[in-house]
Amino acid sequence: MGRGKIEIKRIENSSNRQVTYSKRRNGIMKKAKEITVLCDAKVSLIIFASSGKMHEYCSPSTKLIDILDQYQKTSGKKLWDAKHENLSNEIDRIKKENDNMQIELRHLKGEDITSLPYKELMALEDALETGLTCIRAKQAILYMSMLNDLPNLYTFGVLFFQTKFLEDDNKQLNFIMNQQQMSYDMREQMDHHGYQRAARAAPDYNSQMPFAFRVQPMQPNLQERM
Amino acid sequence: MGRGKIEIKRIENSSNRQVTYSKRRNGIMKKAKEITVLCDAKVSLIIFASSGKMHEYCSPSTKLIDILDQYQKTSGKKLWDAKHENLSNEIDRIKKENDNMQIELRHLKGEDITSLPYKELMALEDALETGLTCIRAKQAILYMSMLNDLPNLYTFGVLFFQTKFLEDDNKQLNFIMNQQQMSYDMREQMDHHGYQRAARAAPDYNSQMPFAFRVQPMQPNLQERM
DNA sequence: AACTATTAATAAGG
DNA sequence: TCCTTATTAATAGTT
Repeated sequence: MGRGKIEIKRIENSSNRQVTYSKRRNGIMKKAKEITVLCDAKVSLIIFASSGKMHEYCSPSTKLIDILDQYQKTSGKKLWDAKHENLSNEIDRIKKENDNMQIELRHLKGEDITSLPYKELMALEDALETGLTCIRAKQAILYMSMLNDLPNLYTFGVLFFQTKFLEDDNKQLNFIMNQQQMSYDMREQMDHHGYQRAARAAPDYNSQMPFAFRVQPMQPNLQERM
Repeated sequence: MGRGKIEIKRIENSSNRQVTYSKRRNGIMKKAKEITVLCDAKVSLIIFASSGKMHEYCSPSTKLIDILDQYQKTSGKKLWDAKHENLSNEIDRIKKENDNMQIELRHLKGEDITSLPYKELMALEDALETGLTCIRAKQAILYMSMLNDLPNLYTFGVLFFQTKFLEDDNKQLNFIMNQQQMSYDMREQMDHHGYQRAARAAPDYNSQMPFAFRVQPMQPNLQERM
């Protein structure tokens, strides 16, 4: 369709090529518009000239992104979905990691431990003890360096730590005593319900130390009971 | 171009429309191919019939994804980049959360605490103590329930806890003693370097309890030193 | 960018 | 869907 027939191969003359490009591009655009109107079609047309200049047509009341989404669904070919999947997987992986850490943190803080098996309670206890030891060592070091600069803080430092550990010891002693009281109460209850007494277990162990702030180190009465 | 001129508006007759669609679709495809060959253009053409059936053309030795990438760069219009950015931001956010938890976990385990300020050490210590208390309470409850079922485990339970807490007390006592030894050594060093003695601080406090497993509750010598 | 001779596309019909 | 063909539309080469 022109003054002569042309072979369909690259037009070598640069300006001829440019002119033909312009004419044919308009032609295709027009055809694209026509088919959308005539036939209810959805069309996306993107053309890049060799110069890099871009022209596009997209059927009205449609977004390119929607056409491309439909393209992916219809053809099964992935465009950005692959990238999305990778990112989504990454998110899932990190979220799982996150959850695990959250659980570990809560456990270390003594929360949500109701359903933990005994073995894990032991591990947790070890971890906490280790942590506590490290922290206190660090505190001690801090004090040491303070002492370096301010020699008269020495007494305060010693006092501080002694108080801290004594408080802690008291807490633990109270705990032991409570625990023993509970055990004892429970044994009493069991006795009242006719349970057989299984061991010569300390019936009034608790009463042996009404004002004792210390379990005796050698535990003579405990060994007696073995 | 046909037996008669047609108006460019939707073809109401369904089968006519279908026929026209087919013919014109081929026409556009041919034109698209031709312009790529003649003019070195890159073309992406995607057509959906109203039926949903899809046809596409993409210039050879080019991938649709590349054309779309170039489309985004050239036009500045975002296609999937917006979605990607959202996901990437989400990943960044979670990763940061992750890092924070990791740090908290390490701190609770006594790791990486070298650069922590004193206030945070205190908070950590509190958290660890709370955790430990909860864990041990839970352990105690576990024992109680075991005792319910197996009365003769009573003695073992009492023994277990007494041993556990005594071990712990010993650890802490050792720590205090070490700390005091360190303080004392340091004071000695300072004295040798001519530092002024700032307090009448226990010079041989340590030697006062070579076999003592307990700091005395009333701390008489400590009060003396105040 | 406009013109126009010529080819290409396609509407209608079978 | 394919073939045919009259007719219109697109466009190559020219101005």
